[in-house]
Amino acid sequence: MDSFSIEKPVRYYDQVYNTLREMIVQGDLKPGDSIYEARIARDLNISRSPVREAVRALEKEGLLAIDEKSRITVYKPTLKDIVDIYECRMVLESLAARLTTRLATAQELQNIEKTVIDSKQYLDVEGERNRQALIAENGRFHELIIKYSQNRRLKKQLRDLHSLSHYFRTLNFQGENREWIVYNEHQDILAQMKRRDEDKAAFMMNKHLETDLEHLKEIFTRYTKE
Amino acid sequence: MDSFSIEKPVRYYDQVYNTLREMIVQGDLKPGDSIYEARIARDLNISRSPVREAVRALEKEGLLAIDEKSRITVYKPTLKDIVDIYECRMVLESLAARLTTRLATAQELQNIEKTVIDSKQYLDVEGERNRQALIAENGRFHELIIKYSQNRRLKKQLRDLHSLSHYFRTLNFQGENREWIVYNEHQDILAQMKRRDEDKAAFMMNKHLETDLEHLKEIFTRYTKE
DNA sequence: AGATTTTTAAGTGTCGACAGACTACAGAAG
DNA sequence: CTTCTGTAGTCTGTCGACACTTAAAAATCT
Repeated sequence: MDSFSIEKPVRYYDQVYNTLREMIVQGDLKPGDSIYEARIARDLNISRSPVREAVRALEKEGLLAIDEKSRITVYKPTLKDIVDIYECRMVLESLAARLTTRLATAQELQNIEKTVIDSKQYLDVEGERNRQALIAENGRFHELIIKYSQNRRLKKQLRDLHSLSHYFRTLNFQGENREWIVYNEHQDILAQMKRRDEDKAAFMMNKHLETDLEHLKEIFTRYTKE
Repeated sequence: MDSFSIEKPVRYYDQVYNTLREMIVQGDLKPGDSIYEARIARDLNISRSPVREAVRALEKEGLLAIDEKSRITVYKPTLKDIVDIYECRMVLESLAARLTTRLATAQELQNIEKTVIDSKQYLDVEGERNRQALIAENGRFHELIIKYSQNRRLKKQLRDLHSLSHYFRTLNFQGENREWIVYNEHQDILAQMKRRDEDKAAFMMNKHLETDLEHLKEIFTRYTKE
């Protein structure tokens, strides 16, 4: 009897929200692209009501922008926006590193370590496939640290900030041996967490994101200057 | 010819959003209260569509909670929630203090100073009227610092966090001579900003919010323990 | 009366419709 | 050929309607 479970029908507006969000974060919808709720509703064979609600949520989240004429576009950050976002990320993710250093169990630290170890194997080999895997593994490193911080609000805030800057995460691995730098910094942070030195862990996380930002700035100006 | 200006009609869902938000933050709607979109629509003589959209935005903002049975209630933070929120506020508002110390013009610093000076006059006199004015003035102090930080993302994040903890701002002034403590701390922060010492300014802001939090914790446990 | 079932009222999720705003384009006027 | 104007199509903002769910009230049975 227990094996039966009634599924509540998933609301359309939740599905639309998740779908659109995914499309934006995954890059199927690019920054600046126009969105038409009428069109989306038609494509999905539903009415506009659920779509509108999803759009309102995504706008509040910052992923969609609605101009004064009600035109909807995918959020396209300026360089200043990216700096702003990163400044916030730096302090919040430092906090996450601090809390996790303080609270994480040995097992949890091991889970974090695993992402570092695993990412190592992708470093030596070339190829698009490996690059994607590496990016995913690096993302996981940050995710876990946030997760183990045990601060719900922090998770929410950083989730939003991440999705806002996700577009650039892919760009982040261009140039010199950027992957190695990231790898080393992750290792450093982990080391401090294992030593339970929360001040240092927070500090290194801050620094890590700062170099990230510096690198992004370059990429950005190079990219938009053509 | 220039004196004519066409006003765009304000969208209902914007108005509903603002109205509901204000009602929650001002305390007309208390944490845990139930909300019915149908009822709101009826009261305002509009259809449910704009109300629903406003509700979705407020849910994303965190001011409304929607349970698995679609019942809508005003967000009622637990003690842990408050701690979480304050931990975020501490790092973000420290950042605001830092940026403002770095970037604010002399005039802007003077505007901040004004809130401190003005609040002084409410300290000596008793009475509900003065208490409200004092709370408003103290709020303005924080507002201005955030505003002058010139970081849009930071402003948004803190706006949300403030509204989430607003319910407690009123409680914050109970007990001993709490007002004086706050007043002094504000003065200290301002002093560091005027000296353009951003490290110290950020540090003191952090400390200020920490004592705030400690005090809130007490109040909270006292309040919910009856 | 107390427990159980049935009715009824009220709320949510979704839909299709309609008016008004914008855009793009075709045709008229210079 | 360019510029203005009219018009058709598309999109948004809002509405009222309907099905379904939940919760409360009423009715029924023991």
